[in-house]
Amino acid sequence: MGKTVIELEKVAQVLKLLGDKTRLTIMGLIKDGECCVCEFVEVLQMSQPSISQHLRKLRDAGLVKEQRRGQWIFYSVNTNHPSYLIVQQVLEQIPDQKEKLQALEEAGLRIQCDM
Amino acid sequence: MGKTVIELEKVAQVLKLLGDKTRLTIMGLIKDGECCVCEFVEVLQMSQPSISQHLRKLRDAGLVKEQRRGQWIFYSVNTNHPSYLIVQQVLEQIPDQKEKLQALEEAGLRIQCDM
DNA sequence: TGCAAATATAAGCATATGCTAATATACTAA
DNA sequence: TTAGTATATTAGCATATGCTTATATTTGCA
Repeated sequence: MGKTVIELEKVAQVLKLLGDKTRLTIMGLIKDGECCVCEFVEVLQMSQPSISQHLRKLRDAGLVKEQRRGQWIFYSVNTNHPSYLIVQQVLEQIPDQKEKLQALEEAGLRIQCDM
Repeated sequence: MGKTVIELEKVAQVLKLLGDKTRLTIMGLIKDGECCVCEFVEVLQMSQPSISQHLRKLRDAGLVKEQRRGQWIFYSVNTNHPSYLIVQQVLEQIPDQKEKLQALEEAGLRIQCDM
């Protein structure tokens, strides 16, 4: 697969979105999995509307996908995004967020949905 | 060389700085070289104070180095920055800015300083 | 049907950001 | 020393951003 150069302006837009502690953590949490909104709220200890607004920005830019399953909406990284390579490289550089999800699981707060 | 994981907050700060069209272009222009302020002004077609303010942010964060030579101050990428790897990977993904500098050179506007 | 849980949206507000205009500083050369 | 060039800094202003509070929407379940 050849290297694709992406318009500078598009890259700047993606970096701007990732350049926020909350959104970068969200992306780290779903680096290789998915989470629903209430899990983000629990892990990040932020209000639900605030999380929803960050998710909307990420979704509007196409960086994440959403999928409703029952009463929950699960978010995951959109690996088809033109700038996914950059996203991936960035997420390689930040501390692993898995332990935060494990803590959730141990507290019995991880959402399991089999629908 | 082992992989170093950098604090998420620090990474977010760097991405925020790169998440601006002007600053990203500046970084692209000095990806493998150096430029002085008047060259940025010419290439980006922006006011000198505006460029200076962007350069200050990049310098305050340690992403660029400055070196005075005569009446000019030359800026270059600080390859020793903790997040330099990320910076480098990002700059790989944007269109090459060299041609803009070549155009400057052909117009006789490139600064040559032998001090 | 009716209520509770999960999520989204909108309005309002405080702070951050990026630009311009004006001015200050540093260096060069006559 | 004086003028000119390059750069930095400051103040002011308009817009963008992120949060809170309040409310709407969707789904599950009794």
